[in-house]
Amino acid sequence: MTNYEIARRFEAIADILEIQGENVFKVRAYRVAAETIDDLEDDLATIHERGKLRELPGFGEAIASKTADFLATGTTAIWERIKDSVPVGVVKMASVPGVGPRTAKALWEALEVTSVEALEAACREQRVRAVAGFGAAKETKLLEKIEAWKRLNEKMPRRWALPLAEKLATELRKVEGVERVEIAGELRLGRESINPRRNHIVLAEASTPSAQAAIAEFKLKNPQWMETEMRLQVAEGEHHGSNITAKVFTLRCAGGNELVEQFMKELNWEWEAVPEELYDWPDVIELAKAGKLPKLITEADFKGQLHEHTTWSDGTASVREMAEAALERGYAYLAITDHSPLLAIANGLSRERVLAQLEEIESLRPEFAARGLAILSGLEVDILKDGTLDMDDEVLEKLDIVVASVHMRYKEDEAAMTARICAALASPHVDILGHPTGRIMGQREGYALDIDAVIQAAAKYGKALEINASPERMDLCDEHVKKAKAAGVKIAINCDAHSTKSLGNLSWGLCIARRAGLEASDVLNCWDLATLRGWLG
DNA sequence: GCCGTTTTCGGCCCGACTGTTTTCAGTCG
Repeated sequence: MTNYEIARRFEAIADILEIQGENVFKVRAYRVAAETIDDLEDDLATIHERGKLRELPGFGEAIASKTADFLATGTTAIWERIKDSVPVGVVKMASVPGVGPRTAKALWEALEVTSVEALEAACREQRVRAVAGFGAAKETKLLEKIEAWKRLNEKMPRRWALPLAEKLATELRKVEGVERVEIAGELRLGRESINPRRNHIVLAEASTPSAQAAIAEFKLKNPQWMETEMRLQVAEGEHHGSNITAKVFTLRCAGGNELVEQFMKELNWEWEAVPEELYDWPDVIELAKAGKLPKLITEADFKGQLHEHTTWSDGTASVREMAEAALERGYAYLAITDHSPLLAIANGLSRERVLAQLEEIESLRPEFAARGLAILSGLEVDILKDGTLDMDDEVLEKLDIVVASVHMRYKEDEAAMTARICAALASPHVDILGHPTGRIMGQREGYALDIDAVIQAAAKYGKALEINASPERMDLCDEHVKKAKAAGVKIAINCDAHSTKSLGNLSWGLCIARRAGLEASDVLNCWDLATLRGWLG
């Protein structure tokens, strides 16, 4: 089993134990193990061979032994024992934000509902309010939560779809004689979420008849890919030694044959020069003909990252470890922006701890400067209910960079939330608005917000908006970024890394930036250090 | 189930909100 699969399996164990009412700390232990695995740079198999499983954070005797079982046999005793004890649909019910394990278990037992759909029907038929501990108000709320969840899951978030397609691609690459495998369709266009009912093609290319036969056999032997959580299909490409075939498939899948024909007719073969992320632009053909396509930003343009956490708050790596990781990635600068005090659950920094961290950063600076990395001091400061900041001006004044974000009280109405965020942007200390809409892909809609007003405020005060590149956020979306660019607002693309590994999550933000037509000059962290410092003031 | 010990048990990031069981459990960030 892969790291990803084992992590998901530990999460599944946690989900089931939680519904069974198992000790919350035991449940957390499994979740911590899954998080640790997700943060690993190395394969668990390799770590196991070196006998180092026990050294991983959150890996005790039991978790290490279960991990070894998964690696050796693909399963372990506890999984075999509990996997069928709670219906998959009940686990799904518990995962709907606002439902939770207790509610799911209670309603499963009282009403025998075993799917989100059945729960929804029970709410509509007013059967939930009759259950002990529930009432009419709770039933109405529950229905609202389910409806929100359904809206969020009409499309499958990229963060879930891409790993599935990549897994299929990995398996295809192992097929004898296959020369090239490409992920096509909506994923290839960089869309933040995809229609799971549409066919998502993974293209496998092979020139020899025997290899083509092997691909056909793979398809026959692996029907599970074709109709699981999303429809993945394998298409055999003709072998032309170019990427034309892959692009045609990309278009066919996401844009339909009409778009292919239009591209071919209007742009002849020059349409190869059109970046795939721009295929969804209605005026892409006109722009291409006029030679006015943007020179899209690439990963190579990045010179640093500006929103990172460490063990000072809720990160898993120290300032030094994060700086080392940034150097390895070839960055020229890295900003350390831990949480502010009000975010207690994330171990937010009091003013004294901010100053203490600043001392640590200053002590590390000479060594890293000599090696080519500037460490910027900063803070991800919470925007309070009234738009003021969760740290006093005297401290903020000392920092190189301030990211301001909303983490709590996000259920305010649109006018209040817009005023709150615009007030924060007016603060002279704030440089970047972090994850501007607060959405979590597939789980939470963003706060009620007048994004145009926020963009105008950012333009007025000369502040940047963030594309938060963590896969679960992908916040802002491409349409909003396009509007921001049109208004002359600068963008920061930030990994919001809580570990050295998540410093490598840039691609999730990059596809948004490219779909929005951003060029390197639009993005703060593509500037050289001197230019950035000049802008930060 | 993990962890760190005053080394084998007792604590495990915590504060706010919500509905209702009206005194606290469930859920969230």
